[in-house]
Order: sequence, then C-alpha cells, then structure tokens
Amino acid sequence: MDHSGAAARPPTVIDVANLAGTSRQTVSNVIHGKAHVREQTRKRVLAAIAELEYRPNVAARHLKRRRTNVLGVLVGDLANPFYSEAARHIEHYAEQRGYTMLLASTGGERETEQRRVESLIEHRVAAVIFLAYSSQQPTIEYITCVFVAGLPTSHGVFIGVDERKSAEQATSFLLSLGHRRIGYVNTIVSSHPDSDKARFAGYRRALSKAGIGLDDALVVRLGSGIETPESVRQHDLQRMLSGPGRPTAVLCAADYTALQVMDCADGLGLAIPQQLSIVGFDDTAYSALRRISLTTVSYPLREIARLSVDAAVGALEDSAPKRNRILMQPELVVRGSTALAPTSPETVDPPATDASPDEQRRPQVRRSVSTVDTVRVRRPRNAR
Amino acid sequence: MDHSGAAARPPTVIDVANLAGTSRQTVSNVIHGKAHVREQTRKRVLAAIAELEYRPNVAARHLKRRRTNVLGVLVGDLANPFYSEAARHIEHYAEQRGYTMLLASTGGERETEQRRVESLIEHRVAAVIFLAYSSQQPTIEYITCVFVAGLPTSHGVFIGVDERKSAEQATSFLLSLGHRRIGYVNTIVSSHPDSDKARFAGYRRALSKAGIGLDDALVVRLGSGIETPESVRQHDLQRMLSGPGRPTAVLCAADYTALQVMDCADGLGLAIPQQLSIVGFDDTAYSALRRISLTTVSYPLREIARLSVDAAVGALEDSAPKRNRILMQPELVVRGSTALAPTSPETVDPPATDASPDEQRRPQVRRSVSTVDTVRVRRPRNAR
DNA sequence: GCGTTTTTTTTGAACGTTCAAATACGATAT
DNA sequence: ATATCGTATTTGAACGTTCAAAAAAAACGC
Repeated sequence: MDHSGAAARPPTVIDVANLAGTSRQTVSNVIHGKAHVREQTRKRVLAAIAELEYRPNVAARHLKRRRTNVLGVLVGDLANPFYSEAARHIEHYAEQRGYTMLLASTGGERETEQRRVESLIEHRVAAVIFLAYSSQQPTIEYITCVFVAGLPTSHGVFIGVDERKSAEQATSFLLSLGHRRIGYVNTIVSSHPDSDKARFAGYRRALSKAGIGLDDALVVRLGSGIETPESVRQHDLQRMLSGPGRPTAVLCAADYTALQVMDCADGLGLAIPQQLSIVGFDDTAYSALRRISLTTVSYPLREIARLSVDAAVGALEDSAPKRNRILMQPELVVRGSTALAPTSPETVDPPATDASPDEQRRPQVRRSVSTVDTVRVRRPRNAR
Repeated sequence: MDHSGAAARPPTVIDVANLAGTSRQTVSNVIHGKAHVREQTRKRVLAAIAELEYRPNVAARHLKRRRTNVLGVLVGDLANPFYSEAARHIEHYAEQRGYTMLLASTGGERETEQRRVESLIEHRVAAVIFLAYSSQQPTIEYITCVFVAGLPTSHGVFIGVDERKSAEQATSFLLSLGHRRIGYVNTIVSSHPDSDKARFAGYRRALSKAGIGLDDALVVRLGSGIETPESVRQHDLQRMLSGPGRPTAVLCAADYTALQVMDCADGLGLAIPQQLSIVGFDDTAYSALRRISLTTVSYPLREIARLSVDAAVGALEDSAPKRNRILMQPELVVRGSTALAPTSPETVDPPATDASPDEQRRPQVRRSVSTVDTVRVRRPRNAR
C-alpha cells in the first residue's frame, strides 16, 4: 500500500479513473451513486479509490457546485462552557446532516469578530449560526443566517429564549426569597448587546414591580475570562460585594460569570448562600457540581443546537420557507447557591416556600426540579 | 449600497475587474500587492472591491495554488476545558500566521475520529494538529502532522510533555505527604492511549520506588462527560472511594476527571483534602477557583498551542527542517485539594514540609507556587 | 441483420482563482 | 522616426470537480 514513488500530492478523480480504466465522470457517478453504472465498473472504481486512498477535494466540488457543505459557527469565547458545549452539539448535528462545522470565536472583541466573519465568508460557508455577535453585522446577502442570541430580526432565522422574561423570573425568585438588594453582574464577552439589554430589562422590571428602584452601585460589568482574576473590572466586583450597602443576592448574566462572582465572594469570606445568593444563566455542566451548586436559568442548549442546525440546513435545502422565529422557554433550576435573605428590616413577610429553610441553606443538596412555574407561583406572594 | 438587482451570488474578481474597468489579473495583483500596478488603477480596483463587498473565494484560490491556509485541529471533547482552551489559543495563533482553524472533535470515539479526520483531509487542510487521537491513524502523506498527545513518533512533529515523569512526580508528591493508598482515575476520552499509558506508568513507578505494589481496586476508568454523572463507570468510582480499603489520595489523568472525582467525594461526604487528597492534570481555569482549588500538574497550554501552530506553519512554509521533538516540563501547582495523609500505621515519618499542616488543610488558601522542583526536594525524604 | 431504444460511458465546459507568458504602453536613447 | 527597454496590463491555461450533452455500447424488436 506504499506509493512513495508517486508525487506527494493527493490523488484526483483522474488518477482513480486511470487506474480503474474508466473516465472522470464515471468515478464521480460511483461516488455519488447516481447514474447507471455497471456493477463490474463500480467495483473496479471502488477498488481504485481504496487503492489510492482517494478523497474528494471539497474545494473543487464547492467551486463547481457553487455551494459548500460548511456551516460557520460564531461563538463568543471558547473558554466559556456555554459556547464550547454548544459547539460540540452543533458539530454533531451538522455532521448528521452532512455538513462540516467551521468554528470561529469573537473573543468578545468587535474587530476580532469582524475578521472571523470575513474568514467565514471567504470560505463561502453555506450558513452562519451566530451564537455571539455584535449588533453591527455586515450584510451577507448570499449566506443564510441563523441568530441564536440577540433579538428576533428581520432577516435570517431567530432561535432564542425570552431573555427578558427569564431574567425577570429569576429576579422574582430572589425577591420571593426576601432579597431586596439584588446585584446584577454582566460580562463583556456576551452573546449580543440586545441579549444583555433584555436580561437587564427583565431584572429592572422585576425590581420595579416589587417597588424597588435601580441602584447603579449594584450593577457591575466584568472583564472576560476566569484566568484574569485581577482585572480592573474584578475590582468593581469586589467593591460591590464588600461595600457597606452590599447586595444579599446577585443575578449573573451567565454561569461563567456567576463562577467569578462566587469565587470573589469566597475570597471575601462571604458565605454562599447564607450571606449571598447567586443566580446564573445557562446551566453549564459545572453548575451542577455539588461544590458549585449554582441556581441558574437553564437553557435547552442541545435543543437550541439541534434547532439551529435544522434551521440552517432547512433554509438551504428546503424550498418551503420555515418559520423564522422560535422562542424557547428556559427553566429556573434551583440549587444551593440561593437561600432566604438574611433577616433585615425589609423582610417583613418571609414567604412560605415549599422547602424548609434548613434545606435551602445546605449547598450540598441538589434540588434541580423547580421550574419556571415554581417561580411563577411564588412571585405574586411577594411582589407587592 | 444596495445591489438587490444583482444575482444572489457572491461577486468575483471578474465583477470587480469589470466595475474597475480592468482585468482579472490586475485585481488579483492589487489584492496581493504584488506586481507593478499604477496607483490610479489600484485606487479604482480598491473602490470596486469595497463597492461590491468582494471577498476572495478561498476554495478557488486553494484549487489553483494547490494548498490551503487551513489548519485542522483534532481535539477529544470540547466540553473538556483543556481542549476548548487549547482550541481558543490555536485559533488565535493560527490567525496571526494567516491561517484558519478547522476544528473537529473525536468525542473519544474511534469511529467519530475517523470520520472527522476524513473530513479534514477532504478539506485538504495544510496540516493537522492532533491534540487527541487513537494510535491507529490513517497515513496522510501529503498533510503535515503535529502531534501534541501520545509519544514521539517517526513521522510528523511531536510537541508534548514528559507524561511519565509528570505523573511520577505528582505521585511522589502524594507519597511525600504520607499517602500510601493512592488511587488512579482515568477517563475514556483521553488524548492518546500512549499518554494514558505513560501517565499510568509514572504512577506505578513512583509507587514501586516507594515499595508499594499496584492495587487494581484503586484504578478506575471513568466515562466521559460531567453531564452523565450516573454512568456505569461512575459507580466504579463510588465503590472505589467508599470501599473499606479506600484510598487517601487519588491521581486523576485530567482536571476534568478530577472534578468528577471531587464531586463524587462530595456526594459521599468525604472531606477534601482531610480525608481524600486529589491531584489532577492540566491546570484548567476551573482548578484555580477557590471552591475547587485543585492541586494539579500544570501544562503550558498557551505555549503548547503556540508551538504547535509554529511547528505546523513552519513545516509548511520553511524549507529548513525544524527539530521535530519538543518536550516540555510541566510543573506541579499545589493547591488546597491535597494535604498530609490522615494518620495511619504506615505514616511513620511525617515529612517536614515548608507549609504548616494547618495551612495545608485549608482549601481556600492558594499556594500555586510549588513546582516540580519542590516535589523533587521532598521525594527523597520519604521515598524509602 | 438492422433500425431503435435503453443503458452505460465519455467529452467539453465551467466554477473563481492564480501562474506564466504575452502584449500593450511610455519613455528614453539612438 | 525607430529601436530599445522597463513598466503596466491582459490573455490563456490550469487547479479538481460536476453538469449537460454527446457518444458509445448493449439490449431489444421485428
């Protein structure tokens, strides 16, 4: 099987054809199982393919067919498990549909994003799935777009969750636990400015419904990456958590961010959840670890991945236009990072929760069953 | 700027040439800044490019030039931060050198790996960086290979760390803390069978040097993924950790695995590090979190990423042959997941460490300074 | 055996780019 | 004015594949 004599360049259909004693097109036909090919010929061609270890050149195929089987995927930060897990699922579903995933990450920087998108376009990806992007997107007329973050747009398919509502429900849950000073921590590497806004809007709305005004001192925007713990932004977080009017609970725009907050609290010696409740967004694998046990808004990540691939491939292959807005409902997974607010003047009316306070306080216990409905039931009791 | 009248197909050099009133080649020349192009012409071409939002078709370029600027990267499991962080760095360095990253993950399955490699070949990637692969690799003559896992091979560049030595040193460190029953937990989705073997060999060697035999009951191979905590393999782990002859320390082949072990211990109510010391491999971002505070063998991940891109690009662009074996020395980062072994008959001679036992026991304290050298100094005192 | 249909195979052209060679253009020198 | 040279630009061909159409081979009917 050693063809060291041959030039170090990959064999082509013509090489295969020559070896099989036939022509280009016949080889092509065998590969695609299309036209009528005599069984005898087919065998010879297959043998030649195996012999030469021939693999079709997808670039040449693309050129002639004028479309690729590549799905571009744009994520924010691969270090964030939300994105890496999403990428993993997308790769899986894409392959199932006969597509290859071309992954690119923005790192949360506008310029990087632009370059990466350019690169995807240069590769003429058939579609781009945007899991993270700035609002300022170059118009790509000839590329199918699927947006997973942000807000429903006019062009392209949108698949997402109701961010505002989710944040509102998560905040309401904290309110129902008696928290009145609830902080909000965001990250720089976010999926989309609009997602940020929507989540923040939900947070604000829940507060205002409870008659609580927005306190800017409780809002922090974090730098990216766990690995840069001493960034400037991190100091803002420390100040927020250690100041005199520090919050008793914090809503984080991502689990990844929640981990930073949790770590910061650990550093400050704040007990979680006794002194500080934390709620995240995403429900990444780490949040389920007993040590972390993060209460979080769970996103149906696998489903989102499947739907976005479906949407992309569907838009490419089906003539029938699909519905271009899919809105999913995330659910709140209650774990050990949240508890009743420490007794304070504001907490006049401690709500009767279905779990005993003792159970609420033990971080080890994992109660990942409570859903959005639970929150809904609870909110009216307190939102006054 | 709206060209809705034009066909929904990307503009080509010819479109640009027509608009600029010049020819294909001149456009090409402008793009590559090569030949003599009159300033006046150059401007017109650039204007046309901007006007049409032209982007070169890399597939066509590839076809003509007979090589791509794409680096294939094969990882094990994107959910494992080791791989996702590596991918992130590789993407960065690749872009710096003018290359695009085409990421593929094996999921630890032989068949998936094979399909993904096929896909990389079909895309005619200029090189493949193997961060995870089975020993059984198809011979790819016309593709540059860089191996980051496994053992130095005859073909391709090898960049790695001395796995055996690292594992030996980590084990020795545990021995120096007085541990005698030291478990070993591996994962299915590993970088390479040989890496596994090397690490395990190091573990065994350290044990045998200390006069301790191998106890099969202390060796477990875990299923993949944190998200499947109740897998069959997980039960093996539980049994190992809760059995009568349970270990006082465990060496894990990856941080990702160590987290599973840690979580399992938490579930069993085993105090870390008082009742169980844990050492991992990789030093991913999560291991530095105070809640985790995992003692681990730190890999110079960014450096490895940079070197592998350098090696790949170097092999492609330089005529001079580079050294094809780079072996790096990882360092042991001592954090809170390890402590002196609980007093037992075997621990006759507790070593005098430079940290007080009290400090050793507090998980919150991060002492990430100790390196391999520290271990070296300590080992002789105890290894008798 | 010969025209006709059906099946199988081959050939030419094209996808968008770049290399190599050819040509046009301008200027300078003769 | 013409040869000469350097600069600027264009043209033809090719990369490896597939589409469309042509051609060849085989099968069929009478």
